[in-house]
Amino acid sequence: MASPIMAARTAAPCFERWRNPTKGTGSSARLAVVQTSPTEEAVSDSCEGLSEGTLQALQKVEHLASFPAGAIIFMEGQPARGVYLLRQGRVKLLTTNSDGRTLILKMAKPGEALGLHSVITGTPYDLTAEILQPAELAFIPHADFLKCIDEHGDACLHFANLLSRDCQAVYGLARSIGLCRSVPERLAHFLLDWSTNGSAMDGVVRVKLALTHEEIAQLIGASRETVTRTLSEFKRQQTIELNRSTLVLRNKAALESLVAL
Amino acid sequence: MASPIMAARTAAPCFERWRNPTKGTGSSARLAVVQTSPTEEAVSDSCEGLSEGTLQALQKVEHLASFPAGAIIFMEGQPARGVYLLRQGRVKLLTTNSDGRTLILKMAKPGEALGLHSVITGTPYDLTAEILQPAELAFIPHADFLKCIDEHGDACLHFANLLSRDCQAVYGLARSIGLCRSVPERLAHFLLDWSTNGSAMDGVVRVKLALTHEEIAQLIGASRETVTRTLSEFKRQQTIELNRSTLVLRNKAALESLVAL
DNA sequence: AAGCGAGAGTGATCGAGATCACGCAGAAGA
DNA sequence: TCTTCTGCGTGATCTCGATCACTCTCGCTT
Repeated sequence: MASPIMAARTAAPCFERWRNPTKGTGSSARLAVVQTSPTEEAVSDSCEGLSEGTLQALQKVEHLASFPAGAIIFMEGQPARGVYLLRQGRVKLLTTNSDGRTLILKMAKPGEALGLHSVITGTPYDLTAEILQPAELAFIPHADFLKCIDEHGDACLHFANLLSRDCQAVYGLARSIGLCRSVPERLAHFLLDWSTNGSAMDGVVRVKLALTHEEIAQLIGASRETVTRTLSEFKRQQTIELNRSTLVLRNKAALESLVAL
Repeated sequence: MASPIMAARTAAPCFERWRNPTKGTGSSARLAVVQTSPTEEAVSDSCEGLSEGTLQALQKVEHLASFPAGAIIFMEGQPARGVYLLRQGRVKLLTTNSDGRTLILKMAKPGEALGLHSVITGTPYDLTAEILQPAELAFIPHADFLKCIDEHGDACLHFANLLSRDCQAVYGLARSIGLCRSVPERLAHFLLDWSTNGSAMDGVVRVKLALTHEEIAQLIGASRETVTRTLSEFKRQQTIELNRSTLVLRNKAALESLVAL
């Protein structure tokens, strides 16, 4: 089952945070592993273009599981026990430092592989994966995974693609937190980036933003209060609208003009 | 030869910077491509563990070239024409925003592949590669590279490894610029990180630091002046010594205590 | 209905660090 | 030998955003 091993860097305060995850349903959440039989459909879902043989090889070694929101899939510092293929739901990839500050590095979507680079390099996970929206994951143990990509060239290529996209995403993140000096700039950049998942209608983009201000703050490296204030300012300027968890970009151009990337 | 295409994001001031690279030897520098015959030794150098067949396939499609310091290998926004394998020297991977600010994302060492993820995803280069120390590179054109990793499983695996290490490095960078709030903290982290290439003797690490304060500033996301001031402060506290380009970490523990990663 | 807790909104304060504006030294070239 | 240029050292300001300390408003549970 889930390994309880924790790296030295995982200091007490952080651990407390993890024991009581933001929206967690208690400790049982993290252990909720529902075994279901792998279905053909689920696999082809996120592994388009793989050969029959490869798909079957993957199916043989994978374990499907469902997790509720708040569950922790793996934690920074644990030995990389395997790769998790995200089939359904949303997963938050984050890192914390010893005084409890959190940086969210990525919001993973279905089709992505979690822990991939750690498994390939054979080093401990360097991120923590927390379920944001109830998710379905296929777990492939370390050894089986390496054997599989060694034997199946198309699988290797597929994962090289995923890795490449990962790289691009992180470079983008580094650029945005390293080059956008002001919070309004980073926030504008984030909103524009997030809204690419939304629906545009004559210049006005509408998209679901099911995140707390706290989470947005951790995504752009700012404090919760400044996020609140800056969002208010954007609303005041009619640049955005924000009811419940629906975000409307009224004036996309205004946001873009803020970003000097 | 080098494609002159530039993305819209490449605004005038940035371009001016590129036309006059820091330590460049003028515009001719960027065009200095010296064709030499590929040697067996050079290849095995950075591609340990590849099969004979794969090595030969690589040799057939690669073009060796030498570049002087200051030369630009490729620029952010250009279509990804191929992968550059770094054989000798040092390369600076950076990104700039429209008001001229620069962030250095990585200092590449021999054995690394430049432009790898862009070629695999088939998107334009998202970084600029500038020679820091005179370098020798093997260029593999886009199509040849993809064909090669498609046909040779071990090559694919090898590059997946490089990609994974890239990922790790960038996650590390994002963590350090996103989680280390103060400049002293980031600078300490940088010095510790950099010193892993140095020689340690009873607690005192000695390493070459052939970088200007400006470059260090761009590596940790700070201004040149604050880097100067913070380095002075470290010297004053006897934490480090810095003569010419030789860095001596007198008190590694002091630096480590500053970093809350 | 009452209590609770999480998230959001706001004000006041204060310090780190960006920015500007210099002087200075050593290397490179004329 | 005399400029020039690039990189380093420093002082004076001033702004942005972190932090602290609240209140208020929803949903939920009980």
